[in-house]
Amino acid sequence: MTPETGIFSPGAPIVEEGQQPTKLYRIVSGWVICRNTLLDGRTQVVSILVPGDTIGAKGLLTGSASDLVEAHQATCLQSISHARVLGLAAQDFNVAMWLLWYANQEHLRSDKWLTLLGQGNAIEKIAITLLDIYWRLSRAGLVGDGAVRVPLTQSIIGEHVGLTLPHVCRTLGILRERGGVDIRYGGVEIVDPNALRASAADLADFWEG
Amino acid sequence: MTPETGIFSPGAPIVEEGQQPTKLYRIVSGWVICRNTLLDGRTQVVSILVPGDTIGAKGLLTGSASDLVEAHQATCLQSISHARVLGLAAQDFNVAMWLLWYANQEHLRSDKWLTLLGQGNAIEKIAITLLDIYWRLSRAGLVGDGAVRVPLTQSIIGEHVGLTLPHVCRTLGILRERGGVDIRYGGVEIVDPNALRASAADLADFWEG
DNA sequence: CGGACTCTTGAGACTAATCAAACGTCGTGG
DNA sequence: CCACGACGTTTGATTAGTCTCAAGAGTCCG
Repeated sequence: MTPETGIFSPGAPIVEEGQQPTKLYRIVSGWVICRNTLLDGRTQVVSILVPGDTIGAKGLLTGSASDLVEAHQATCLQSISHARVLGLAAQDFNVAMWLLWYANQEHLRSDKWLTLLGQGNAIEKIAITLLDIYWRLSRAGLVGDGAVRVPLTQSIIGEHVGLTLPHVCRTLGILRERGGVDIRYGGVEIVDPNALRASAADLADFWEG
Repeated sequence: MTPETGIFSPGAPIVEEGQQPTKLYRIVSGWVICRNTLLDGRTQVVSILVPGDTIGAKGLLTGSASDLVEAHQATCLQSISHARVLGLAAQDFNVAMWLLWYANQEHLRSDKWLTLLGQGNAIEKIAITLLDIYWRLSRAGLVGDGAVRVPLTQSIIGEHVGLTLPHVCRTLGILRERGGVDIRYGGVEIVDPNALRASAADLADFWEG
């Protein structure tokens, strides 16, 4: 594999929009954010990546990156060049199948998000966003006993689910009253996933089912 | 390739939700709709497929279908079993790479839809939905000189973009006033793509860029 | 002709956006 | 140690956009 390792500071771009991507990354530690931006400034956060996730699989064959990928905190990444990945895939069918499997998983995820953005109200959108992150951190073994810190500003959460910052604030206030979260400067703490789940039961069922 | 051919009547299920899918399909003629449904009845139309599109690539390796796929009109499909596709991919690296490329394209599409649903208003959502279909029909060589018939009910359009049926109706009314579309029983006719584009310029730029 | 489905329209309620200001928190430099 | 500035959160008042509920009219098919 001979992967290389690199550190990115908060706010540092990992892949620029429209640029020719040449590497595949795996997050060792830190948080990474993928955005699409419109000419008039509207911004959609397409995905929020946590340790263990892969960056740039989408651009492996398409030749140009569609979104801007940024380190959101100090982030440690392993990288492998596209050429090497494709070489490995050509030699070993299992590698090719892993790539295909991963692409399918990503696609499944996108469809779930479509359903959330299309059908959910503000409370559901934010509750599921936090639950989704909680579940992924959990699978990565990063959830301990206490509250789980999610270092995302309300502005970023809003860009992820298509809500304005003040409305995110008010909605988080409701989720706090219900015991699901605590709100901190620069982030949110998930106190009780069950309380979040209760605020978005039907979508949570769909998410897991 | 030895594909088989089959005809599906309007409303006939092609793949059932949660079922084990065994085949990959290619649409020869007709329209196909993929939906996700929540327990409380809310429904998201995840994608609308036209001739030339592939069905079921997402379930090739994941083992279970995540959405309900239905013929929306009389539809003619070619099918190949998953086993055969994977067999071909194992023999010919190009086949494996085509599958991967296609999965990446689908993923890119999903991300565009995310941006549309997260950032667009009703007019933009519907204008882009119609433009997207127009562009895809165009690429498939199915656009002639006159108006382009899109046989989707307003209800389906609403489920695709997360708007209620009455609001879709009113919004289509605005697009009609602007000369973009004509409204027919059971469908819409795209009269002037440029008028639609003008109603959603920033998102259209993003869509094509 | 009847029935099922689709489109249209209206009034009122509600959700979320907008605009704006104040307040907290943190890092920095005097 | 304090003062400052940048950034993030909170709150309020108002407006815009969309939903809801409901009824009526159009279209197609048997």
